[in-house]
Amino acid sequence: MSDVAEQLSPAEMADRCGISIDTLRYYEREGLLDTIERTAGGQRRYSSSDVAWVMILRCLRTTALPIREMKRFAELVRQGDDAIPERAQLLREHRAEVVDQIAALQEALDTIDHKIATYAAILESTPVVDTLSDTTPTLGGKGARAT
Amino acid sequence: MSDVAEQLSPAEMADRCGISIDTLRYYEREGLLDTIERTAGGQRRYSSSDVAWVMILRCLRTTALPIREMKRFAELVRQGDDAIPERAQLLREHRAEVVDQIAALQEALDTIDHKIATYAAILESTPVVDTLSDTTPTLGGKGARAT
DNA sequence: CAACAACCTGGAGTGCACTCCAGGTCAAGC
DNA sequence: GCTTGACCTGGAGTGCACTCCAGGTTGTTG
Repeated sequence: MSDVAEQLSPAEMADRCGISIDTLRYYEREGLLDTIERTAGGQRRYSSSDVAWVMILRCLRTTALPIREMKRFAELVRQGDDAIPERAQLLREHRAEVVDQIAALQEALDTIDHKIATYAAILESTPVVDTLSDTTPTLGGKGARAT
Repeated sequence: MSDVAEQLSPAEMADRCGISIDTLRYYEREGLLDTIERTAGGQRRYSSSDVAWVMILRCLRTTALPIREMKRFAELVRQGDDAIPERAQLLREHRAEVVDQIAALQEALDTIDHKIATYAAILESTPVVDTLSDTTPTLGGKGARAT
């Protein structure tokens, strides 16, 4: 009884996770990954549960959780199921930050869209002519030009 | 005929824009801000159009446009209305990236929510007991524990 | 079993976006 | 007019998250 499930070389792992080999080693050094299996010769062999875990890390990094916090999360995981309440707490706090990030981006997107629309309007109203100008009245500036 | 509109000191400007004085000076050095008015003694006085412009910069930074790109945008603004098509183009490209960012965050948020829900389920099903464990079947790992 | 790619380690280097500092100048209130 | 806090400049320093390197070992392929 064996068939020890898929073992991935560093290159395969990197490829599978969309993360560089160097970053993988860096995460390991930082204590974000638990001890990775090795071949007799000392080369790493990643398991599919390693893949799953790195995917979680990637999700957290995508959402700008600092490495320091990910380390804390990793430690809580190492502590086993007793630490689940703390892990849940950490994720709930982070979740709130992600929601804020999305809101901030959405707001910025609206601003950008507005600006694009303004440019479009200018380009439409003065297709060839180049004498007229300006978009926002940039209150205060006198030599106001479109930004 | 004057009433030269509001002039802000560096501290007021920083406060108004939600950006530090140092960052404001840094942006100026980097060519993101056009020459700022000065008092006879050489101290900066920001106009409300400076505020408007810095708000745009802030919006772009919020959405992770690199300083280098903001510099390019600032240059296009300096070139006047002839450069509006290029400015619009730059913004459209950036807009697409912002949309991608939002999508990525949204996806990550779903993952986080899923994880939180899993933890909640564990905590609910085993309120005091600590013998049962695990969440995801972490395929492959044998000593699988909840992550 | 030779050759060559992939991997190993510890440590140094990079790029980005600020942020801070020293040593001096300016300006507003008393 | 003097004090005190805000401001000036050029340049150095910081924190973060990687990323690269040298010099050596492993593992696979013909």
